[in-house]
Amino acid sequence: METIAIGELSRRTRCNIETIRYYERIGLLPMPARRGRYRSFGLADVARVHFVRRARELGFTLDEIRALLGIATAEDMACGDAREIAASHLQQVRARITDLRRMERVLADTVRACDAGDQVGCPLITTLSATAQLGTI
Amino acid sequence: METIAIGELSRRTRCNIETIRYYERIGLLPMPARRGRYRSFGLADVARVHFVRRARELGFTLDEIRALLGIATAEDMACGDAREIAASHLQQVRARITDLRRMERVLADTVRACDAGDQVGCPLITTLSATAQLGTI
DNA sequence: CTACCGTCTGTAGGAACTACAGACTCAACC
DNA sequence: GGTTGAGTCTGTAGTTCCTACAGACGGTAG
Repeated sequence: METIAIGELSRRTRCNIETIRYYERIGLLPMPARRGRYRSFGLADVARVHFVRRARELGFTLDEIRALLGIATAEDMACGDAREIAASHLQQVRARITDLRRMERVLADTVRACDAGDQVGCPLITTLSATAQLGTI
Repeated sequence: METIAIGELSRRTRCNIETIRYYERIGLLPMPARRGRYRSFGLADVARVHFVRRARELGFTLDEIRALLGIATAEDMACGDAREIAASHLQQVRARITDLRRMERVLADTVRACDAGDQVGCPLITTLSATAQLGTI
């Protein structure tokens, strides 16, 4: 079977070499075989790194990914558990979007005020100096 | 004029004591006067910490806030510069929202597939194992 | 006098990488 | 055979924005 070096794994997965070694260090990837001093990877490693990177793109934390990997490779794949992780993560993503939309509104209003230029003083500085808490806006 | 201790400053600004000291350490807050060994703050410090916290709530980085503080306290307040910082930050916020919405869509679809339960295997694991990059979805 | 709270300094940790330094290995080329 | 160059190795330190101690000191109330 084909074995590849870390550089090739990095190229195929678009994952930084240092990041791959980091994933190994924290136990997300199994310790690979060695050819001499060099790490020697197989196709399963390519798939696993792809999996991790895709999950990261979806914003899963490394701890969540660790759990997902456990589920993915378990004999009796606990799909319900995976659903739970995804659903809880989805909630967090939605909360974050709500946050960011609030920020966006305030920022956009402020920049608009800047462009209108009919205020005394700088609208942004005024916003940041205002007594009102953002939470109450 | 009134002077307050760090605990009172923390209470008034809802900013952690340790965080206040941290802001001082990195130069976001001026080194305060001391009464004996204890820091002694004035109303300007209250306003400044409020400013920083509000800017953080809007997602500005501490470096951006440093610049904004410079502008806010300059003689000839460079409002245009502040507008630039805000506009550029607004762009980043919007980009982040776009990212998160993509994540949300994939996650929501996957959880829905889980609930439908008409797939072979776990939809989440399948999604993460798929060859397609998220960027291409 | 002794509790007790507040404050002090300095350092370490967390998340998820990234970026070196300095040493080694391996294949190719002359 | 020598040497270049690319790849890899380990180990450590930096990034951002805090947060959490440990261990010592200050000021006040009972």
